[in-house]
Amino acid sequence: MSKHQKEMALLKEHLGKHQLKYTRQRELILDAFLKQEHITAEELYHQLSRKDPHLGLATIYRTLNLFCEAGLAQARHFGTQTQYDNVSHKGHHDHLICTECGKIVEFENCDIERLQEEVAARNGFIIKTHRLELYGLCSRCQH
Amino acid sequence: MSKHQKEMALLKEHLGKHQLKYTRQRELILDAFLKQEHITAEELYHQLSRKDPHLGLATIYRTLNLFCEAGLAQARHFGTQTQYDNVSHKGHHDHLICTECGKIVEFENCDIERLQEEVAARNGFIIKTHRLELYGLCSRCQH
DNA sequence: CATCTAATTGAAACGGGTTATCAATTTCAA
DNA sequence: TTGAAATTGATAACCCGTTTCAATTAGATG
Ligand SMILES: [Mn+2]
Ligand SMILES: [Mn+2]
Ligand SMILES: [Zn+2]
Ligand SMILES: [Zn+2]
Repeated sequence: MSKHQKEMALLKEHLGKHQLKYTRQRELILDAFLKQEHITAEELYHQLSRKDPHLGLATIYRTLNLFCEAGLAQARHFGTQTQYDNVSHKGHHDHLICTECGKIVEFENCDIERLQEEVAARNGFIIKTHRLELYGLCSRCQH
Repeated sequence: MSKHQKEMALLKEHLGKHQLKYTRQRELILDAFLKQEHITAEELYHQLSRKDPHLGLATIYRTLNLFCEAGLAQARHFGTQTQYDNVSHKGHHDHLICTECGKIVEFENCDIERLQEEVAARNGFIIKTHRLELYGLCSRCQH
């Protein structure tokens, strides 16, 4: 049995519901995507160019967007670059980002989430989504 | 005496330190910019096109960047658009944004800030900056 | 298995928002 | 007043994706 059994099932379910097809490229991109927690389209393109030199960058973007619609991925805009977050095995979380080495740490903090709701309520807002990103230096980059 | 006395002084101080010049365009853009809390480059361009039809969009962008360097403004990337925040009279704050009507509410919450520091410390990070944006519906847009 | 149609692909053109280039103009110190 | 350096507006270039389109492929059907 291959790894990524669950994710592949999720993807195929989405494909079935929308009359979409399971292609060689989508399989290739899914395998590579699931090997990491966060990756950019460019980086995935470079990784896959070795295995299939004819794969187009547009196909990477289209497929990552497909993964987002299927609930496998989420696009995260950190600083200037867009990272695709491999989310099928995670709940909601926010990020710590090292501006020196690019290290990304995920965290969940219910106290912060609760305070956000309080702030919103106090101002008459109903929150649909939020962004919380902490930028700084990881322990290795502080020296 | 004109309004914006303090901001003009701040700008002139920055100009002096960097061998930059006080031009008619910079005065015009400063006056318009200080009349609002948040504004996009495009909107400022439209507002000023009436007063001076020859003013170029590039000059707006250059001048807003100058204001950021002088500490008068801060670029904020909300959703897809960039708002320039008139910050000379404000301390640090985060934002609530209505995705329906574009309303922006500023807030400060020390409890959230403290929890952010705790999260960072627990992961060995030192925070340099952060982004916290709450997107949702304002009270008027909930119906 | 052969056929057929709709989905998919790769290459290249296009898009929005911002920055770089450059000749002409303006500021301001001497 | 003069002159060097900064600034301006018009326009091209840029970056990061998305769209277009003709050729290919998936996969349902007979
Ligand atoms: Mn993540
Ligand atoms: Mn603000
Ligand atoms: Zn680091
Ligand atoms: Zn609203």
